[in-house]
Amino acid sequence: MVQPAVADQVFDALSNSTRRKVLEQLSAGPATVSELAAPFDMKLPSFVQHLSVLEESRLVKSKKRGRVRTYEIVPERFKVAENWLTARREEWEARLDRFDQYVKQLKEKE
Amino acid sequence: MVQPAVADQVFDALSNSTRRKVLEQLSAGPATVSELAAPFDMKLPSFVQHLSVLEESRLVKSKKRGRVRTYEIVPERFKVAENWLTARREEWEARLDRFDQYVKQLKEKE
DNA sequence: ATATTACTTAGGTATTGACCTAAGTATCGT
DNA sequence: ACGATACTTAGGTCAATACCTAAGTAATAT
Repeated sequence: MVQPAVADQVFDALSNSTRRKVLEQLSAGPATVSELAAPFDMKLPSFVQHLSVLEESRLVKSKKRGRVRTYEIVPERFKVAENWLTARREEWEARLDRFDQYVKQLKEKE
Repeated sequence: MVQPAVADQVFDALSNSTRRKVLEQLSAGPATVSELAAPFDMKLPSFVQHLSVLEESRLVKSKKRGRVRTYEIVPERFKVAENWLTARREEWEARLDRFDQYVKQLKEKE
């Protein structure tokens, strides 16, 4: 079971397209704030807010060395979202299977 | 490839915990507005807004018969989120594999 | 025919989210 | 030492979100 607060944070972080693009970049490997910000037409302080949201959700983590902050993906955290989606799929698939069984039985009775 | 606008809608719909709970209910089978609203301490017009967001994202669809509107899950739409997450996982796993190979090679050179 | 049910519509408020500018700090290169 | 770099902090605006109340419509039950 997923604690609700955690799923809230994770799905909230994923709900913004800028943040998802950052996660796409980071999936290719660690990167600094400037590197991550470069593709976006956005002022740095605005962009950095998105990085904060991502870090608070723990989908990413960062470390500062000198004046450079480097971000990287935290793979485990993605499971919160993956697990939630998988659980839903399993529920409705089980239900649809039961429905198929039911229809099959009806046909056999004819 | 996922069209960005679609992923925006889907992840946005998923970012709210009330809406995720509705999707959990609907995974167990179709339900009416009143049935879906019952567990929530929220006035109906507020709740119905969440249903609209879900329907606009096409994670669910609804049909009105008489005065009763019934909602159900649309399984395909969930793939937008699932695919996005899977794509990320594949990227970073490929990267980590390459890294493992690299480390292995280094050791062999000794 | 009328009351009840099951939403729906039309507003209004308060908080949050996503952006901005301006100015600050701490490191690094020369 | 000192300018450039790489963020960071401290504000401020505007639109969107998440809720609300009050009143409306249309279908069903009595």
